[in-house]
Amino acid sequence: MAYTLNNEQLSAVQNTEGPVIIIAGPGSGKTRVVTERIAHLINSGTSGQNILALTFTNKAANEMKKRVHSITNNQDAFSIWMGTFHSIFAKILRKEAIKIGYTNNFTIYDNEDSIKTIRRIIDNKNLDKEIYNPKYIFSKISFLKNHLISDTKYFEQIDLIKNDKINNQEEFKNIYQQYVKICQTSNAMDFDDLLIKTYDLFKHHVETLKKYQTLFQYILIDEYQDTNKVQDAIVKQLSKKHQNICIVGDDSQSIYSFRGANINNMLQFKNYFKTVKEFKLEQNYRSTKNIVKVANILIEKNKNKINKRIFTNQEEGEKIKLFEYYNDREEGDKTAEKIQESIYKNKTNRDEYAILYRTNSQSKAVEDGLRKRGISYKIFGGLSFYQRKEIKDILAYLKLITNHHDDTALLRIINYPSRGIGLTTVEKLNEIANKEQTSIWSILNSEKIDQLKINSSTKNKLHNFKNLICDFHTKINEDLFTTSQFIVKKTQIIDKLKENLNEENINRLENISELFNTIKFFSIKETNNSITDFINEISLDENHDQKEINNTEHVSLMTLHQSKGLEFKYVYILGVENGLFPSQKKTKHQTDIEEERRLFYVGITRAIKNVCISYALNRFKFGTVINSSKSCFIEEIEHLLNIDNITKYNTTYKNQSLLNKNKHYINKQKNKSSLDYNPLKKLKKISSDIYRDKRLLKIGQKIKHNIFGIGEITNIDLSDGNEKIKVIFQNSGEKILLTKFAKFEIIE
DNA sequence: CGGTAGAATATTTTT
DNA sequence: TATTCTACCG
Repeated sequence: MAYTLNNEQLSAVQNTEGPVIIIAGPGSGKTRVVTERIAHLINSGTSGQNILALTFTNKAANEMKKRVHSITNNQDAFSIWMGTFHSIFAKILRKEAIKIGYTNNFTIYDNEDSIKTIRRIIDNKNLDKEIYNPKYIFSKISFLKNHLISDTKYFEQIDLIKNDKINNQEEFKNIYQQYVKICQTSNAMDFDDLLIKTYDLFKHHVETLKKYQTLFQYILIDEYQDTNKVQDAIVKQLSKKHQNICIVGDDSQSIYSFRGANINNMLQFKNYFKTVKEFKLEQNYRSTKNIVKVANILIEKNKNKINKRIFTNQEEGEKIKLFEYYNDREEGDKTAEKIQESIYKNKTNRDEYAILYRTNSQSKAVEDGLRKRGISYKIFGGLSFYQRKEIKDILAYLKLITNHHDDTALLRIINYPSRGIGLTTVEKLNEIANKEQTSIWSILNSEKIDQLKINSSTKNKLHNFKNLICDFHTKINEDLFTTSQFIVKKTQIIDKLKENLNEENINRLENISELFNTIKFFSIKETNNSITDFINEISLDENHDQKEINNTEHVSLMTLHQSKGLEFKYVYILGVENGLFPSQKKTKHQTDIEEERRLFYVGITRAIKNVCISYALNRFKFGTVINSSKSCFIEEIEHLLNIDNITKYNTTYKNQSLLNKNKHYINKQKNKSSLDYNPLKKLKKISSDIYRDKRLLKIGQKIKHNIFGIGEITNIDLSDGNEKIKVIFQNSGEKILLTKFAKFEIIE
């Protein structure tokens, strides 16, 4: 990226006043333009706190802050309001919570929390879960919220209600209303609430809106093609005063309509603001001519788009390759083999390879192949660290002591670890809280509890639970690490897991250790390290694993969605089959097909040097094999691809097909008997600190940490009772680790 | 109330 | 196949 800015890029950087739209094709140096633009503002004397920059991930925001800082050499870069819509608005909402009937320690519900809440409502109403599928109800509510149709508004939508009647879902409106109410009494917001509550706040509190309108002199929003209606509305609220608003995006890369994203926000920007300056970044600095050609031909099939033509001055490069495989296993295996060969032949690093797929579940087959060959890899996404059961359990304690009314947290732990409060009791509590329209905690604290038909021993247990939480609450202002340790000790969560050291529990214990490590880091690193701050950060921090690992060399595995904004030298796109990609559910409507095509476009344009596309003729789904065929998208570009391998492969495959079936079976048996490696447990198995003898540590000792790699101990600190070691890692620099929790092994 | 075994169900994509 | 739910027994 050592090129200087081209004219169009330069104009995009320097035109800071008034509404600006930057249409930035893939690889067009967009990130650089955005960064330079912000740096330019800072250099021209704008104070960081007067700039609002909304990005698509928090990771991108942090990197950008650092870059702006290094360009400007101005500490002000760190005071820019930069982050995702959700995290910035959460920050604002915590400040202004009182105005909208919340307190500033409100809880943020993730999707699992929301669905659990909805399931509870459906249970309470004794509705048929076949008709009222909690997941479906949740996505419907989410859709409505993102389109600014509140529960009260919904009651006025005659056609929607009529529709529910036809579908035998008359109760939906009441579920929606109840869900909103429970979130309120629980002092909790789901992801969508973070947006709509902000919108409502600004709508109903003019003085607050004015405050932020004045504060944000310059507003910049990246990936505007993936904003939804609420986000668009808030942006319009905020930019009204100064109108220094710059939106950046590429309509051809809009891939999030399932969560309400609407390309039209971008397409209609020019109609809303009258004097919009438009810049088109059409030169691609990333990919070869061959890649750009295929991408262009593909996206041309889409009707709804802004006209532009991406071009590149990079080398011609190789043709994109197409492979056909017998089944998904073979696809995974051969892909791993190809990567191994390529690493050897081209002398490249593993981190220059990415394997992309449509659904998370597809990672398994490739993982097997990579593992077999000892190629280290890293799966992005999937089940995030903070979504694991054992982690959520502990976090639920932290949530509950800061916000007693968080019913979801309470229900999660009222009987975990089991303390004799069973389902029947919980149901009774739930029922009365529901009837009184209040939180369960309020019930526990009122005389209502005496009216319940619960025997005295259970009542006593409830009483003890209440006291336990109150006891924890008194520690709320102490150090976060101390508090959480106290909780774990008092509840005996760890002790109980240790009683039965099976593989699963060992894994849980390791994850809990990892959590404590994070907590310790957090309380050392952050100045305001209250429980609320911690919860806030992790609730919106999508991927814990992904940040820490960036120094180890590994092949990246991720969904096509997650690959947005990234680039790799070599990209492998797997499972390009009808029914999978485009997804079965997206083949009906033209707009859906177009979005899937954009997703393919995103995948292809991640590559710098080459892309390999593959599909399999048979694929495992729900444990059974189903036939599949190559995607209709391939047909659109097939004349540009290198298909040499297809015909060659087909002749051998027929003879092998029977053999493969047997092989598959044998492999399966083998895997079962040998120490089974569960991909979900990933890298966590490298060492088990529960058994490690820590007395052997001394300065100069070499250790191997499962995240930071190999390093040498340079200091040992016993001052506060917890042994801390300072380690200089070869690749990750200096780290302070708590021996009690860090996962590493002693080497040599 | 707690634990477990066998049955049912799920695969789009994510802040 | 892998995870979650349900029914039943102690």
